[in-house]
Amino acid sequence: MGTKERRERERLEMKDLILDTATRQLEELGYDKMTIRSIAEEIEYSPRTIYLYFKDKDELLYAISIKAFTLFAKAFESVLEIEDPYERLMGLNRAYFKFAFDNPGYYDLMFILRGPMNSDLNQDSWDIGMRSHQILEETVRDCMKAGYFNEQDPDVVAFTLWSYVHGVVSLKIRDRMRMYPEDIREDLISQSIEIIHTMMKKK
Amino acid sequence: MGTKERRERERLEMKDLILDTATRQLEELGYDKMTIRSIAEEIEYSPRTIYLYFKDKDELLYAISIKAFTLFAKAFESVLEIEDPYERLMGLNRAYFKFAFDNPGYYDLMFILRGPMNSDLNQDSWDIGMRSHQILEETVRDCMKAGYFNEQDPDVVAFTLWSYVHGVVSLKIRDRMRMYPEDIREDLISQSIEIIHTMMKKK
DNA sequence: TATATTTAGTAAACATTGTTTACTAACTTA
DNA sequence: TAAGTTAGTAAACAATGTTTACTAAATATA
Repeated sequence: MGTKERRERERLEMKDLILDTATRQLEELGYDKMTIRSIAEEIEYSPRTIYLYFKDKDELLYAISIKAFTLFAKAFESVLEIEDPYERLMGLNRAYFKFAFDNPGYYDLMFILRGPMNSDLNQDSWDIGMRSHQILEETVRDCMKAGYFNEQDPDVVAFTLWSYVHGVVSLKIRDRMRMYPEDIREDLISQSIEIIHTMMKKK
Repeated sequence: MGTKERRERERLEMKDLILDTATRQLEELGYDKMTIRSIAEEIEYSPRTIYLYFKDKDELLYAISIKAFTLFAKAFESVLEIEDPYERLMGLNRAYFKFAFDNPGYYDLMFILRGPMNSDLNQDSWDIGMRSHQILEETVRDCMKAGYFNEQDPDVVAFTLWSYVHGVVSLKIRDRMRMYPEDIREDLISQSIEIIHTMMKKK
């Protein structure tokens, strides 16, 4: 009798339903409006039910951030097939921006919000994220072997690049670009990236 | 009879007391723990009293952010006395970091948090902030006249630099540098700034 | 000066949110 | 079929922003 198996499966399905609903609400309504009650309402269960599957809201957010970092890592991994180190670095750059602008809710959780990522209980997300960070550092190292970034510390260069892209993304996501007319913002970002490319290309 | 004047003065003093208390709590406890009730308790008035001086919590935050942008602008203005454009740009860089790390609560409000800066009611903060932004753009333009950043658009260069420093600051403030051992973080940031300097120095 | 009015202030309550307690009903197992 | 486990709920609690209804003090006015 597979009763136990079926129940286990049903439990996982319910957990997924909650997780998926929460994820979509995070993306569509933003962090503030994704509430336990709004999730419960959408799946047509009482708020209390959610606590039968996740210890508290934080644990739900940990689970979402693990999904987020996993998706992010996948995007980064897929860039690894680019042989040329400089082109690979540009690929990582593109992948980062695409991920951030396609999934601002995820990005918020991963790189901006105070709560979930600052808890020791969310070490898993950090572990997964670390892999992506290593990919960046490796690529920078490879660029260096190919003659770019003359005699800089690769880790410092990697951090510098990360800071820059994170800066652009978070200014955009948090709507701090109002001093630039709406219709030129996208262009401004593209041109800015161009400048960074130009700076880096110099061997 | 200066009754009216005295009452006006008392009213302003009370408003300042609330504002100062809120500001300190923002800086010392952070955004989340700065509550209407905690402010009320500290100044030994009922929570309701705060609403006699500020329409709601947002209006209190607007007032704080105006103070923040004013202080920030002052720091930027004081750099203007540096004649050499490149040195002036470095001065702005230093002033930005110093402001951010000395006043993380202010920085949060100004450049990271969603709420207060995104309201149309806080246009004053944007206006004051704009002045600092212009100083940056001017300085970049002056650097260009002096031969730096060959034929780039100065506004794009300014945005690029801002993105970078904002990236560093917000990764640090929001504790996203855990993958680097605690004791090297400060050094990493210094070295990263060095790299940016090196990149820019190239005429 | 005595009264009317404005103002500062408070207590208590409401709405929203995360969370818990106490209960019910259904399903599983022996 | 009876006992026990599990999924689920309603109601309540605590914290927070906010409002309503009231009090008392200060001020202005007759």
